Amino acid sequence: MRTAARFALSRRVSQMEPVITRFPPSPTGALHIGGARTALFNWLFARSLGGRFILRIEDTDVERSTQESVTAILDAMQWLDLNFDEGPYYQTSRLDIYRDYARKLKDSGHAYWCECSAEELEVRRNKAMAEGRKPKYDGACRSKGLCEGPNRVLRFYTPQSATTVLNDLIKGPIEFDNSELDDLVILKSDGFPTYNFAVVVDDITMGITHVIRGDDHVNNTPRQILIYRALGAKLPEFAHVPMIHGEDRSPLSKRHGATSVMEYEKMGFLPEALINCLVRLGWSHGDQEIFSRSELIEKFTLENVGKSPSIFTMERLLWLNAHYIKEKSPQELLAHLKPFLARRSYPEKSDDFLTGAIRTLQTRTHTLEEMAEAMAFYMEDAIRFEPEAATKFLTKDMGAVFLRLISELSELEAFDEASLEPVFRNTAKELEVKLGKIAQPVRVALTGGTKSPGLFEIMEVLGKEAVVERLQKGLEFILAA
RNA sequence: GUCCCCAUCGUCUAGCCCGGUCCAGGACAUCGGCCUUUCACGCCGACGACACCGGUUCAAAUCCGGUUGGGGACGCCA
Repeated sequence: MRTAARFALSRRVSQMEPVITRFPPSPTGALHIGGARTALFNWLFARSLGGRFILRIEDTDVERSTQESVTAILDAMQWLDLNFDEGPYYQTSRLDIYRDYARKLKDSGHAYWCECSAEELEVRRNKAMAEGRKPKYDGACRSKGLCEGPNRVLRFYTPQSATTVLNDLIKGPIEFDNSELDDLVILKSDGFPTYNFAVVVDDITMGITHVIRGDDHVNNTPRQILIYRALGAKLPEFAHVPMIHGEDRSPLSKRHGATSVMEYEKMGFLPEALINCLVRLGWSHGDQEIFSRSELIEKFTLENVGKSPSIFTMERLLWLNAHYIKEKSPQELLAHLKPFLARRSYPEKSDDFLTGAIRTLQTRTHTLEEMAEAMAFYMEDAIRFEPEAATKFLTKDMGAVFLRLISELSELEAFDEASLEPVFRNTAKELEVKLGKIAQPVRVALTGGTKSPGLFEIMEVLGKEAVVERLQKGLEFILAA
């Protein structure tokens, strides 16, 4: 549903200073589907308005942050081609900045030191939950006038009266009663900033104009708004995008299968397919399903982002991937396919042979992995017949047909579809069998099975020598039967 | 428990702001048909939804209220 407020806000957007968006993953794992879509929306929004896109690594959780995760995230961003204009910035190298801002807050009377221990707090929280109360900090240290010291945290003085309104670009105005909020920690006892404080400081100092993020952050926003105000800083626009769920409507997680972006690369998906799939989760442009990158940049707007969560399934991704496989040139596909071929340790083949083979499989495969697998009969020198197929089609009465075909084909000059087809038609006519009757046996001899690309296209790719050889092997089977 | 958000075919969604053009459109999936040397592709068709209850109105998928359902948040995680 659209609201007047949304339009008013977004109209204002286009007339303001250049937009700056950011994607701030915490390096505690790979880049997953949900994160990738958030990154994509931020990237798209910035690109569509000629703005800047910043990558910021939120690594203040020293326990869980790893360099491997940073690398994995960077790789995934690169694979999806979500290039950033600044960064990656690391929060751990901006500690002085957070301390400065924390001091400002303390000096202006917006923060106070607290000596309550984590364990103690935990107990109080559980008790509150058990009694059916909202588990917020009780403000025990509010007026103790404590100084900085070991094991002490700095807390933000949250006003307990009035309300805070978040004018969300996607969800419209959302009002929070300040009494629902508590005095959140802004500096941990180890001196590191907490998330809610660090984002605000970063977004202020980096000049972020639009915060586009998952709507699991909606509840954090009023706290952040209060901090902006205490700091006397201008608010950015906020846009909270609905989350992506698994098929059981629970948040996407491991048990729903692949969640990390790079797993999809390994499964044989093209980045443009994933992008196209992700962008349509929560965003649409009329009835259009397929978008090129430039179309996305041209057409993306926050107004067309929906409010309700969506479920990620593979059906659509598979279809999109098949679409892009059909659309790409065999040469382009070959570049993407090579790693998959290598993994199967097929014999070496020329690029010409490979692109010829690819061309015949483009309408028949959904993923690069599938294609690499389907390529087997082209690649392996000795093909093995599927037992059922061989006994059904490589029958005695085919002996004469194979014999004839072998001699005719051996003498053929040009070995392409156009010259191959007449040979088969004539053979069928003269031996008084239907073309359909001889096609399957030949297919079995050539590919080992009963499903394949068109006979003549296969033969053209394989070449005369290989075709005749395979036909001969087929004949041997027939005679032995 | 408290607060916040959301609710159209199985799935992604259009329509909702500005009520009639919607006995709700598209796409994926599924099923059927056509094409055809197999399998695909392509084309054609079928199936299939406004969560529920009230209200406002001549008229509601669209506006209002409630119910139910789902999700999120409540950390010295981000």
